[in-house]
Amino acid sequence: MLLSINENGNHPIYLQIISQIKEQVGKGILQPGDELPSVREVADSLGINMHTVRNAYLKLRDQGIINLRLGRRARIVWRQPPVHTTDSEAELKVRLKELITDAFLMGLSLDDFHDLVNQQLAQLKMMK
Amino acid sequence: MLLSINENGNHPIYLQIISQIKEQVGKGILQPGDELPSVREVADSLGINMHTVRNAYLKLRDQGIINLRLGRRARIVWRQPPVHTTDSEAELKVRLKELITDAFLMGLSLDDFHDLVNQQLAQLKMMK
Amino acid sequence: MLLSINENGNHPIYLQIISQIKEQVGKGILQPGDELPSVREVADSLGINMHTVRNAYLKLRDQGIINLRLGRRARIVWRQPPVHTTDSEAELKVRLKELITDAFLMGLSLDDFHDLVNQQLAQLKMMK
Amino acid sequence: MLLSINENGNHPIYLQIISQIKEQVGKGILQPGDELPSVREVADSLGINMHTVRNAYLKLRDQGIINLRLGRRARIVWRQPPVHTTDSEAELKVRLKELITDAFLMGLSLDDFHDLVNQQLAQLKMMK
DNA sequence: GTGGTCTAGACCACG
DNA sequence: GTGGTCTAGACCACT
Repeated sequence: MLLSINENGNHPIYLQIISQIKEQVGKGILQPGDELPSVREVADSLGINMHTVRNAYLKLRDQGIINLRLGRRARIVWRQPPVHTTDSEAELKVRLKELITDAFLMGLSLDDFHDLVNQQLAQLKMMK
Repeated sequence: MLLSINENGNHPIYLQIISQIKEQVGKGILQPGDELPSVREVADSLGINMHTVRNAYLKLRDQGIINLRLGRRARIVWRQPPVHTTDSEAELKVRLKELITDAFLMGLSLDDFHDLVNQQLAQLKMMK
Repeated sequence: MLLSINENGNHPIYLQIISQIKEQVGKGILQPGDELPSVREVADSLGINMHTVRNAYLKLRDQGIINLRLGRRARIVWRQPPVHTTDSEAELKVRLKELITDAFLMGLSLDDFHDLVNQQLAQLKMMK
Repeated sequence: MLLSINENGNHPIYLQIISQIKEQVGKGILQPGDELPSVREVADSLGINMHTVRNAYLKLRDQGIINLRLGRRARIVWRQPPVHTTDSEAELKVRLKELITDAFLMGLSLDDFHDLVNQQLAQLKMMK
């Protein structure tokens, strides 16, 4: 279980933890049933506050990624529920639209952006 | 110049204004040199505070999208492809990676995601 | 008499006019007794407001650079009064200190800065 | 951490804070990683408004000098020589040219100006 | 009438 | 307790 936080940049720490764990689940590095390190362990190893880690774990539970039980370590849930509500899909579209807009305003061409997408997709496929 | 705000969402108002203006610039609805409505006008028409609008305008200026001059209205800047630093490209990649991960965890397949991208790209091309 | 304004950037227009005229006086392009174009002419040629030009001329008069008489064109004063008050020298030092600090924070070395200074000084000497 | 504001001058308070912090970073009094006092602390100690201090901190963040994170104190960024864009160098040259012109119009000679520069440079070198 | 600065006070998100 | 967002109202500098 490898986690790191970027001191520079504006992303809140708890969001960085969330996206890293989600990424590892997406890539298959973390499999259903796998144990996550304890809140305290993560906090110590990253030199951050325990509340911050706990917050991240709570959010992951709310998103149906992990399972939290009192006194036991967090575990990746067995059945990844394909939530896929119309709400979450709409939000995804908004984020994608903003991403594309920003890419264009940065001077990237359509092809540049497509390349970027394929590059990231390839990276994920390889891991699987 | 059309702007709207979504009271329910969690997105701060100033971010909504920013992405809407950026989207219109990206689509070519707003052209270089075009005047934006004054902060007071936007504030009145949306029923929000002047400073909230000003905050959005300030961020747009810092991102090199618009030009703010004391006593004049805000204008879309002339030189379009400005920045494209390695920093901003790295940030773009991170956002894209998170987006793809979230899409997968929602149950979308590779093809589903590709479709979504093409759909959004097509929408932008049509406007141009 | 050549003037131009930089639409991008944050410097107020009247300050741009002031510094350009002062620069031309400093370089000797504008000599004592020389006529300046009328407020209206400058405003028309630059596509800006008359008040803006008038404001610049007033400030130049207050700094003892030009001479304003009702119904007559502005003229460069004959005797450049070497004001050189302790106040203005203190302000100069502050501006210089800030300039050097900014240069350092941008990554320029001591030598880089010295080069920059010599470069600008040489440019002024040549004109004389 | 020592800050002071000059009520009489025309410089906005937030600009005074900015240049003082930048100066201390330049001199090495503030080192990368160092914590800055919270906006509330600075505001209280200077008898000014929180938002004024915040404004200064925001500008410093945008200039890549400090790091702002929700819930944490501001810190001096680690990577020091960051930007140095052609834009910012051009702006530096303009400011230097104006400074030199003003010095000449005040009656300072070339040597006087050179002395002034060396004097300021020496002051900075000594601190390092 | 425009944006720029400052004050003031509130509530929220993060650590 | 920290920074982030929003509201509100005032005065100033610039066009």
